[in-house]
Amino acid sequence: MGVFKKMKATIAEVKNYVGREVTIGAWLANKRSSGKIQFLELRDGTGYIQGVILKNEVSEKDWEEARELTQESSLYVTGTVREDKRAPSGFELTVSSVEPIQIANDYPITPKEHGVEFLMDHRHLWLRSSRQHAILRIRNMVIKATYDFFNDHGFIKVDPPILTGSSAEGTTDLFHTKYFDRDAYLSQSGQLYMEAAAMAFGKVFSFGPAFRAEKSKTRRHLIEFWMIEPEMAFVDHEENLKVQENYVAYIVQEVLKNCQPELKTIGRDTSKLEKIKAPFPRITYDQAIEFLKEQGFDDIEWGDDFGSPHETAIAERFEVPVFVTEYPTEVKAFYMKPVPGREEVVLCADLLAPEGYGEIIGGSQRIDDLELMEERYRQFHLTDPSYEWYLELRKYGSVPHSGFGLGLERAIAWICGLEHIREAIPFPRLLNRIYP
RNA sequence: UCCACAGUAGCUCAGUGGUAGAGCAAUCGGCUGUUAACCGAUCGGUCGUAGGUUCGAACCCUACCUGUGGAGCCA
Repeated sequence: MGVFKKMKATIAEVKNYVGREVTIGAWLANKRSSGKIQFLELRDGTGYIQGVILKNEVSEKDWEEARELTQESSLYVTGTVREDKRAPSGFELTVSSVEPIQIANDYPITPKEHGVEFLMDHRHLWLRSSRQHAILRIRNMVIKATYDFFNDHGFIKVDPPILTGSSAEGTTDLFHTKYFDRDAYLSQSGQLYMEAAAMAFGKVFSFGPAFRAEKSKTRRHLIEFWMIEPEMAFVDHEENLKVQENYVAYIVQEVLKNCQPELKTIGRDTSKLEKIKAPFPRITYDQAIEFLKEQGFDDIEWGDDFGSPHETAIAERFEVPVFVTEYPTEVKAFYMKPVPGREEVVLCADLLAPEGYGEIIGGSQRIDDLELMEERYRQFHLTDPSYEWYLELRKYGSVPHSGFGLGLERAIAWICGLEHIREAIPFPRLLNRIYP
């Protein structure tokens, strides 16, 4: 064995070392054996490769050590890289020696099907499986594309606080905690702080966790999820929609460009993603109500917010995400700017993803008029002094401004075509689940 | 919070009133091209919990617990 020809490599790199001997640190994903030949299915986090070990070409010690390897045992494996048409990746390793690091006993996740509860109880191990691995690599690409997009468009990242003294919107249930001897809450949105940041920096975005103590248990809900919240000074409702559609189209195209192996692993129909290009269609709330009535929904009237079945019916008309704009003022947040001359609706939009994935973005132009904001404070009983600073943003150099929030995991669930949002985050927090 | 469905071997499930089953995993053996390999053998159980009906309950009834996914609410 030529010691100076041997070098460490990852599985992703082996294509550069054809005909050469490399050492790979890996886990044993599966093993098949046949008397005098063993096939070691190896993974190292960068990919999968099959190691082939022949009894009469290695020492008795190496052969026996390979035989003793169990599923998820860790090892250093040394061998010669070889191109092989029979291998899914096109490359195989002819193993010359194995060096077990640790022999795993009774790995719970076997190469057969498992139920949801069992897999969720073993999420810390489930992450190793090829499907979860692929999804979380796509998640990473969406995150990278997000940073790239906003940095390339003149935004700077500003981090809002996670511990807050009060609710941002007052609509959903907050997680309560203590702040020494005072009350505090986990942030459900950084938006109000991002408005302050926009008045300082112009165009800003945040990317961080949000917490909602809602007793929601559906495939679209997480208790803890990650949200991207851009906020832009001197940007109106219409310009806001343009940023949103360009951003969403960009992350989809980046995933298509850089994650083909992962999309193949999870079996995503990429033809549906290839259609995702800006601009996206827009329909007003008024038009949506009319459409729903035509479709036979008699459980909705002008002024009601849409339920899940309504959103699905609207989104199903389109193959790309659709903006639903100008919702009734009554059903939306207090800070949204009314449509001039039509105070009963606001300059807002929800972006509904196709294929039934629901709302992935909510955004609006914000109220910039001090008197109107004071009126809203009275209407919504925002008497808590912890809201005072927000009012001051309208007092000192108020400008038209807009922003939106994108739910990272919902976007990933849609891009990956997942049955359930819980696969879109490494360690999902769900109703009744905070383990592992 | 409400509605629906489910809980039997480590895992996935079958068993609908009469002796607790299969596949996979694990363990042992066989096989030089396997791809969730295959073949043979072995191992494996407080049938979610408590009560009730019955000569007899995994199975029927009641309550509770746990899980699942749908509503509401939201991203």
